Amino acid sequence: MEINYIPEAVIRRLPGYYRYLERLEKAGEVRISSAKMSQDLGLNASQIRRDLNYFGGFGQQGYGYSVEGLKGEIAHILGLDRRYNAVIMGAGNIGRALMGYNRFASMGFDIVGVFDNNLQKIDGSGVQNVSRLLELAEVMDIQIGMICTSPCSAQETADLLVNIGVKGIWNFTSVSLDVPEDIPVQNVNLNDSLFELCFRMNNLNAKITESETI
Amino acid sequence: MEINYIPEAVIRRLPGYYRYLERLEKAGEVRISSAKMSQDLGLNASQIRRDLNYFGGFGQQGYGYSVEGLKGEIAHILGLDRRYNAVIMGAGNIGRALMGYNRFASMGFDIVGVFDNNLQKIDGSGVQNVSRLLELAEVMDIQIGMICTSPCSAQETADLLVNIGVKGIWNFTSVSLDVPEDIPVQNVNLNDSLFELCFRMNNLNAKITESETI
DNA sequence: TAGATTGTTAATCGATTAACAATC
DNA sequence: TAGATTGTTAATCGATTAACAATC
Repeated sequence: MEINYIPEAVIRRLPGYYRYLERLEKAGEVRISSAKMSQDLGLNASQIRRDLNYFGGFGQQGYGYSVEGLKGEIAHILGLDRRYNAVIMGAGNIGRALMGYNRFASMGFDIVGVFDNNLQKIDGSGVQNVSRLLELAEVMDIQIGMICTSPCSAQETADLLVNIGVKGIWNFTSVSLDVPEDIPVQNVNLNDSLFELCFRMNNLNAKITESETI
Repeated sequence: MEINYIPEAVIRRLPGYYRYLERLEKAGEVRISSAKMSQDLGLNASQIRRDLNYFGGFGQQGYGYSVEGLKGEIAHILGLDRRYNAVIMGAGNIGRALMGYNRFASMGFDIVGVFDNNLQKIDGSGVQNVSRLLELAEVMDIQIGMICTSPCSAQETADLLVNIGVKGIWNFTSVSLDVPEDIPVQNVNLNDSLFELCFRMNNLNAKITESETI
């Protein structure tokens, strides 16, 4: 028996590995070494091997990793070898962008409904009144809720999603949501991302500077 | 003289501090202690004080920090005390969502153009042909390029933005852009974010598990 | 002054990397 | 077998936290 904790830093790198392996597979590559991955991804080769070994020994000494095999393993680790039903909450700018994104289905995510509380947005485009979410939830298992509402509706929307039994929340508002701890919330904060860009634009020379020591 | 390197982890927390202080200020709070910030933000109080002290001694012993003063300092650190001209490249789902976001201006970002190479998207909505970017760049200093194109146009769009002299790139494609090292690229990878959510949905009990030691 | 809270040091914790034995 | 490359250990590096002297 040993402790099998996955470091946060490793979790954040997993999608990148997956994306890279998909690209290799499309390019027809059959095998890949940690040294080549290191070059292409800009990560240390030891780190890559160590990351993968948190989940299992997927490689073969003297050979490397099978592209197809490793991609499959990572898909399984991420849970991408199954399908998810998802609802989009809020049909504003972001909600409609997600609605229009036509690659969700091929990645395993079925958008089974888009809801808003603003009657003006409930036109012919398939957006429904939020009050109809309960009906849908009765006939369909909804695993993911994507929150794209205004900040002031974010928490009540999260509560509603928890009530209908979603297993995870993708949160595009900057509100820090209060949900049971067994329901992961993945935050996408575009403002924060833009601010971080600004910081880097303004502090290029600040990595090493002189400063007075009193 | 001392080395004044800002850790990546600190940089990532800065926008969160800023957002928090804005909220406090709106709520009419005048002073704030690291202990209260710790509670509200779920960060260690020592860490908060240490983070802020990379940039200066903004607090006062026995008192704490002035909400207005600290917010101003962080705004300055992030470069939010000035304005930026930005262009949106690509009028697909994400590009149009950014176009419709009406809070950029109040945060200091003026969207001075939206460009696409698909003539169908150049309708009455203000989207221009990408060939007209050069004209605009001649009469206007464009600091930020937001890339929302298809993956296959991402690198050439980045090259174009570098040519017209942008100082930073906000990249919504999953393409790893090759640009001069003095131009920061901030990546927003929504697929990666969704995959990370999936991982957490599927590995809630995996933090500590039994595993065979051979 | 007494109480409160910062700024900063030292200790701890976690993540990265180099090195190499294991092995395909 | 010889060469290549993994899996894993030990060393290093960086980030977090506890503790407390400084000081408002």
